[in-house]
Amino acid sequence: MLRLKNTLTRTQEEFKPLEGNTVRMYACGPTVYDYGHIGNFRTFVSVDVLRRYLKYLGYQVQHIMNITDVEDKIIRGMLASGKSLQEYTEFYTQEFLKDCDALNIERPEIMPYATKHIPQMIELMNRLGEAGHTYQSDGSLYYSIGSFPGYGKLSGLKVEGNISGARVDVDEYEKADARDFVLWKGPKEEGEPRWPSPFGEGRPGWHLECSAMSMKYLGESFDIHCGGVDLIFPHHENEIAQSEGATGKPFVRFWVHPEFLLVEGEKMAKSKGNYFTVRDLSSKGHSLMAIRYLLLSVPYRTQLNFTMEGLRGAETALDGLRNLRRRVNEFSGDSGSHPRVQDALTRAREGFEAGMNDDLNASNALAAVHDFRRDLNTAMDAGEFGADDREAVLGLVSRVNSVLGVLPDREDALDPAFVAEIEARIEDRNAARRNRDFDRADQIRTELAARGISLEDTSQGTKWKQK
RNA sequence: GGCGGCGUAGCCAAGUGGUAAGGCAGAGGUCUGCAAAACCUUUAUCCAUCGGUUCGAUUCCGAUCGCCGCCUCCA
Repeated sequence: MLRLKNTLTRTQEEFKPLEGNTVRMYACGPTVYDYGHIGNFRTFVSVDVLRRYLKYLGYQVQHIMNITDVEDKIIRGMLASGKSLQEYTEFYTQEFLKDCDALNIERPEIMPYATKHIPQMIELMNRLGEAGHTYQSDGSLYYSIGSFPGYGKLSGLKVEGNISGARVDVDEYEKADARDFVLWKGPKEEGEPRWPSPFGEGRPGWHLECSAMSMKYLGESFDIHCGGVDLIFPHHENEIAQSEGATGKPFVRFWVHPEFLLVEGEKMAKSKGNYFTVRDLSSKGHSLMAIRYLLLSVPYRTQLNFTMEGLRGAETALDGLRNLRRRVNEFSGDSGSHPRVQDALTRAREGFEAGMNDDLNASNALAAVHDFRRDLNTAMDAGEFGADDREAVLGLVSRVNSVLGVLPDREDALDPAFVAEIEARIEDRNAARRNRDFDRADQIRTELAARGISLEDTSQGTKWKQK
């Protein structure tokens, strides 16, 4: 039974879809003006683990993630680059998707673009207007938060009281109340993208797209809405005001907010030089799967302190899991199963699920996985392992990996000529070993290591793998 | 000024009112020609500090110090 913490109620609640067996979830996607950094991807990996675990539990998942392709920073970048809006945003969208693929993040069912949903946004603004939530001023349309009594319920911010000391941005727009937010921005400069609307030419405010697109694809009430903690206020608060203000119905059942990633104990920032992208780390030789492992290894609602030592640790831990799967996969003994293995399987499955069911506590789920690794290696060392165990273990590993996504679906297929060459070298080395010419043997091993091939001499002969 | 979160071994961290998961690193060992892989043993008398509640607190309450976040675009 999955229990999820809900930002709205501040408690952990049992999760069940509102309707049938399908989970309808929306996640705030990227604003495509630059490459994403690993902090961004911690959130996307967390959401990915959630969607994968929902599928593990047998739910159908309808997962929508928007692409914000019009926004102030985008416009600035676009104007500076001399490219069209479409050209500029499509580039970063594709780069974002490459990083997602690199981190084994599954594609959501639908990834709608903001600029393709202007009609839905206009319709939503019309509904909000009819309900008395909007006003026009200086060519823009605003939402009057005073008209929505529930404003502040998600963030817990009291609208009164916290304004005095805060740096309230009066903005370049004319608002009746400093806390009101813009739905539709009238153009300010030449060259800005703009669309016609009943409120004049302009472009959508950031909050509007998520309400319009989530309701288009998921309906007026749906199950889960995800996004980084920094989106709670004002973005998600405003989405609630927009959606519930228009429909009068509860917008979202569960609000799920992954916490920030810190780098060496500090917030990641370009100015501090502690700003990593997926491609930076990958080009320095770090394993992509280890990055994913590290990002998901800590419960999503606690801050994760990213360190290079931690990343190296993730690489080693993951190697151990991968070695186990290889070892089990290569097992070719007699049929049969052993109680020790069956016990380990049960404990592993129960431990993994207990961890995940507890608000996706990946630390505890992974602890069960590592216990399993040790139990299995021990059983195999003791020869208490049969072909039936092999099937059962590979089945569980595959199930668990369908959630974690940290092991490649299968080891990369290598060029047969390359394989033949490696095997010839290994035969040379073994000939040298038989002659007790260990200098020669070690020389070949070193040479292969330099080519990324590591060797293991086992009772069944020499095994090799590519790092 | 208003909110909220966190502070557990060298590092990443889980956790509970009854005495500290897991991973990485370190040390010793088994195995090996040597390695590798794997396994075994070991590594926090103690969970920021100081008080309080309690038979008993790392876990509850209060204070202090430190860190992070939101209140403004932001994963």
